[in-house]
Amino acid sequence: MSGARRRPPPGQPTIADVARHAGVAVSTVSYVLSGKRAISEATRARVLAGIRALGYHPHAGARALASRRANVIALVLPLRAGMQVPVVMQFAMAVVTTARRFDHDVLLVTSDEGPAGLRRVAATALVDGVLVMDVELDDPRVPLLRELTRPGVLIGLPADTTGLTCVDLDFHRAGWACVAHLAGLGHRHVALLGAPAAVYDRGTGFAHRTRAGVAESAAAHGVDAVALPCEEGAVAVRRTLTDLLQRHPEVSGLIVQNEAAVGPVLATLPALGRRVPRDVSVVAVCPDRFAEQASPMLTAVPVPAEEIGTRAVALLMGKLDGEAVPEVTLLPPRLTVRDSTAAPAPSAGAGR
Amino acid sequence: MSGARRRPPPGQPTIADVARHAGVAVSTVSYVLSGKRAISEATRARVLAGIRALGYHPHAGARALASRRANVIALVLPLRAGMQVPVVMQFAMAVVTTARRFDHDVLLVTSDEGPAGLRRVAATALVDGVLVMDVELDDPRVPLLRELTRPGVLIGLPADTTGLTCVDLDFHRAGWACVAHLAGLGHRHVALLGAPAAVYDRGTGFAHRTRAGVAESAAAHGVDAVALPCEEGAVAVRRTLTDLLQRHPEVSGLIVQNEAAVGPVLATLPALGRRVPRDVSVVAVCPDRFAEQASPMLTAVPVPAEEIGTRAVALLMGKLDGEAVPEVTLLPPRLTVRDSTAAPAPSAGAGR
DNA sequence: ACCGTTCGTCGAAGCGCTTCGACACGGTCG
DNA sequence: CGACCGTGTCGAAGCGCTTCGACGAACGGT
Repeated sequence: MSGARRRPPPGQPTIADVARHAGVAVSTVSYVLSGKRAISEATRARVLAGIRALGYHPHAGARALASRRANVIALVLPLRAGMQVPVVMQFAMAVVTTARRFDHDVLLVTSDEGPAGLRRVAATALVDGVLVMDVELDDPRVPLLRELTRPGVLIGLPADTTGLTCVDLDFHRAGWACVAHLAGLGHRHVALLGAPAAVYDRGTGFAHRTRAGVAESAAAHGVDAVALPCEEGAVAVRRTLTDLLQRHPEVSGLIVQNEAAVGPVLATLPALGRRVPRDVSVVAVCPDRFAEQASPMLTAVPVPAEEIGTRAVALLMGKLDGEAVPEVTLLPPRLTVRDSTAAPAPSAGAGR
Repeated sequence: MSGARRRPPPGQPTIADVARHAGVAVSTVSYVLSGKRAISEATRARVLAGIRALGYHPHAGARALASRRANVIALVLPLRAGMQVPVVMQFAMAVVTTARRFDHDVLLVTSDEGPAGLRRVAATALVDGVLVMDVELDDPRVPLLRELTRPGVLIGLPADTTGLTCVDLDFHRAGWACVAHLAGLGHRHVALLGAPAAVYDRGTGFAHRTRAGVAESAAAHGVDAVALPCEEGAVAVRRTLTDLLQRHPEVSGLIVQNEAAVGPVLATLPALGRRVPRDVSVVAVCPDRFAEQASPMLTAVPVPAEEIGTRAVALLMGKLDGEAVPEVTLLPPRLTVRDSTAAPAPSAGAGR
């Protein structure tokens, strides 16, 4: 009876099919694919021909099992209130693109599951390494990351970075640079319009670092600085701004670190009788695209989302290859002057 | 000499470790985990205890290899110019969350690689199924999807849907509803401010369907309608809008289908001497969040990104389980009236 | 003419899991 | 009281790939 065991209808061709087609051993095909051993040009050609003829693609699961490498990395992003969605998206895209260049794919993990999701993908060997975004100063994922056996890279800076690998824009210096620029133009009273309060409250690093940079720079430059959070939405921005200018009419320089607020701020200022940059100078910390699309075009410190994403992946790949990588990589900010900043009008309330 | 073969330091515990710890066969552990065969309560308890004690997590690759199921789906998003980033993000998040509920993970695939990326992840069995976003009327990924052996679901509608599974908001009826609402208020001249020209040019379904719905509804309601694309950025919006109102000063109803333009439109109209909703009524097609944050709050047909994402995943899971699913699922639009629409001022140039 | 290399290839042993068939138990039923 | 059945468990055969050790052939040095 059943001479042949259940012989499944030939689905995808396997490496064995390729080997047969080329008249070589399975291992030879494998070596052609991986290049880990020398193979004669003739054989290689025959194997490659077979691969093409059969439309062969190695089975990812089998490969992962045998090689103990999934060639997949996890991108963990929390998606919390007040996040700057377009920036995050830019990160994500840069990460995927770069990962592909290293022949890796990207698994998207959110933190609904909390840190558990991170643990799961790492423990099941679904991924080889982990990229964590939107890191808070005291992030619950950080200790977990330390105990994991798989390498990880953070985009953002937690309070304690020992034993970790982090990449980010140097927001401290970014804040500093904004104030320095305004101070250089002659402004003596500036304000930082930051992220929504929730972002500060949960201790998100970049917000705090920028604020600190602004404060220190202001002190160093002999400038008055006030900082206040700013919620999303046209209404909220108008309220915040109105309040600010009422309480501090002398403010002539505004630093905006909140993508969602940039547009409304520029729309609201004229309505409040302040022209940009004539009465109020505005400098933003946001992706370049935003700064260029605004009207007037904004003097800004761009957030190089793309470069940060690329660097993060490169660092992770380094760690996967067992290289030693620096604990903290801080990209230097570079301020681009556009049309939204100028010397304060002498008549303005700023005069000493 | 080498009595024991290279015995690797016990990394992650395997199913064999669990079996040993519980004093049962490997297969028994497997059945406890999958529930595919009856296991006595006593044995199940011992196995689960072992799993917990050892901190066991099944190896994803091994599982995928043996079961021919990766428990991963691909989310393919092109990330093209003019895309509405926040909506896309909402989709993505809904997809990930829902997929997790079905015990699946999500692989993020962009289309830098073109359709090739799709083919790769499907052919390598990295994923069991595919979710394709931002579908164009004549999308190169569609034929590929048809020939793939793995099931797929489209978010959006191509020109020919035979043999596919698609989910989307019924943009045709959405456009219709916007005009109907404005017509009902008494407006006789409306304009559709749409997506950037690039979006129409590449034949993105939702843009065309909305435009068609607007046109047909206008005809049916005896209303004049003009439609024009709108680029991103405050400057572009102002230019487009100024042009429009100059050429068609009688327009008293505006339909905006462009997230990026909503803010600038509301900011620009007053500057052009048109108050909302007094002189011009505005109805948007955008996520609810946007409509609510605007000032005034916008009458809008929300894009139910979350529900579409959820539905898409559910459909895909159905297909994976071999169920028959409908070819096209079109969610009915529901227009929410807020503060941006009103009857046209009798004095306005709208008079018949 | 012989030995040591290097090169190219092969066979086989896993990687950790699922699943199929087999089988040892008590019951049930005729 | 034996044939029969359902329940719970086990062993073994893969799933498709990587990698290690072995080995024949070709080659150079002496």
